[in-house]
Amino acid sequence: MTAEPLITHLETYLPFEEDEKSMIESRMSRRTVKRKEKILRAGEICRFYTFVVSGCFRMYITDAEGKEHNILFAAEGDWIADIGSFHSEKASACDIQALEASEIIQIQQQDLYHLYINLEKLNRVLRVIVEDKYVEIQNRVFETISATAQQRYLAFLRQYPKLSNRLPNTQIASYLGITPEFLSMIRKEIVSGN
Amino acid sequence: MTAEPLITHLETYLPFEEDEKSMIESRMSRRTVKRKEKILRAGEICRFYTFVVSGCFRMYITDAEGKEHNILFAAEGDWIADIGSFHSEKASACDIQALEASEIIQIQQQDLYHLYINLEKLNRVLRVIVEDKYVEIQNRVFETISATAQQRYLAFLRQYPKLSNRLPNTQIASYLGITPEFLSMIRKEIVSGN
DNA sequence: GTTTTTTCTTAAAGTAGTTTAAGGGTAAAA
DNA sequence: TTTTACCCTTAAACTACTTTAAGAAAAAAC
Repeated sequence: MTAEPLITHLETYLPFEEDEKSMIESRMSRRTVKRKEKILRAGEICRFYTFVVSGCFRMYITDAEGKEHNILFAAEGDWIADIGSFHSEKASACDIQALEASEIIQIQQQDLYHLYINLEKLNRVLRVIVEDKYVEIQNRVFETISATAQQRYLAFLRQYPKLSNRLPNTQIASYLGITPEFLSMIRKEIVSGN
Repeated sequence: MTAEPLITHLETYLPFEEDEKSMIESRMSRRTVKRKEKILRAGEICRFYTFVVSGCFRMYITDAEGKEHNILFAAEGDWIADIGSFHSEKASACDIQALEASEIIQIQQQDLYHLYINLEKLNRVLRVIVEDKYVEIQNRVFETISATAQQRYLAFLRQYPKLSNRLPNTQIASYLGITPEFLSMIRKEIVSGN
C-alpha cells in the first residue's frame, strides 16, 4: 500500500475502516524528491498538501536583498504546505525545498475536497492538523518578539528534536533569524554552561 | 438591527438575503466593553469570535518575567479571537483586552456551528477571514526574523493605518518587540529622513 | 477641574547580535 | 577518489537595540 505511512499517521488521530483507507489511498500520490529540489516556488499557487514519509523540507521566504529566511521545517511524519496560498488560491510568497533526498505523499486540492465531502472523519483530522499549525506559528511570533536568540535556539531544539543534528547550522540560523556565526557562539556558550 | 455593522461587513464578501440576515442576527449578541476590560483571559478557552464595531483591542501573551507582548490588534471592522484555542477548545495562552471603550458583536461556538450547517455561505466567508489571518501571521513571522525594527514599524503603519495615531507608543513597541525608548528614536529618525 | 497615572522624549552606558575575514573540516558531486 | 562546494568556528570591530534615569506633556481618573 503506497499510502501506508500516511494511513498510520492518520490513525494516530482516529481509526479508519478498510474501505475508508482505500478511498484515501486512491486519492494520494507518492513520489521521491531529490535533495535541493523544490516542490513549491514563490509566485505559484500551493495546490497540494504534502506528507513527509522520509527526509526533510524547509519553507522559506526570499527577502528584497535575496536573503532566504526559513519559516518552518517538516521532517518524516509532518505535513507541509503554504496553508494561506492553498486555501485562498493566491500566489505563495514561499519556496518549499527538500533539504535531504525525501519521499512524500501528496494530495491535490480537488482530491482533498472530494474526500472532505465523502469522508467527514478526514475533514476533522485535517482540521485539527491545521489548527495545530496555527498554534505553532502563533507561538513562533511570540517567541521571536519576546525571547533572546539563545532562548529561541533552545525552543527550536525542543520543537524539532529530530532535526537538531541533521540540519546544517546555516539552516537553523536562518530559522532563528540570526547569523550562523552567532549561532556558533550560542552553541559554545550552552556547552560551557552559559 | 443590532448586528447591522456586522452584516454590512459580511456583505463586503458576499450578498445575503433578508432571511439569512435575520438568521445571523438571531445568533449574535452585541455589547459594550470598557477600556482595559478583558474579553479573554490566559488559561480560559476562547469560546467566541468577536467582531469590533467600534473601539480597539489587543491580544497579548505574558512571558515568564511578567512582560506583555502584543501579538495583534483589532479595530472597528476587524475580527478578533484566539483561533487556535477556539477550534481546539484548549486553554488560551493569550489575553484579549480593550484598549479603548468599545462596542462588539460576539458569536458563540455553538451558534457559529449552527450557522455553518444552515448557512453554507457564512461558512465560506468565515473561512476566508481565517485564511487571511493565517497569511497575516505568517507574514509577521517573516518580518520579525528578517527586518529591522524600523522596517517593522513602517510595515505596522501600513498594516494598521487607522491605529498608528490612536495607540500609545508603548503598545506599538510591544507589538514590534522593542522598547518604547527605541521606538521613540526610530520615529525621530523617520521624521528627519533617516 | 484637579490630581494621579501613564506616556513621550532625550541621553549615556551597556549588551545582543552582525559583519568581515580567514583557516580548517566535512560532505556532496564528479 | 579526487575535486569542489559548502559548512563550522574564532575573533575583532561594528551596529542595533536595551537599560536606566529623569523631566516634561498628555491623558485618565476622581
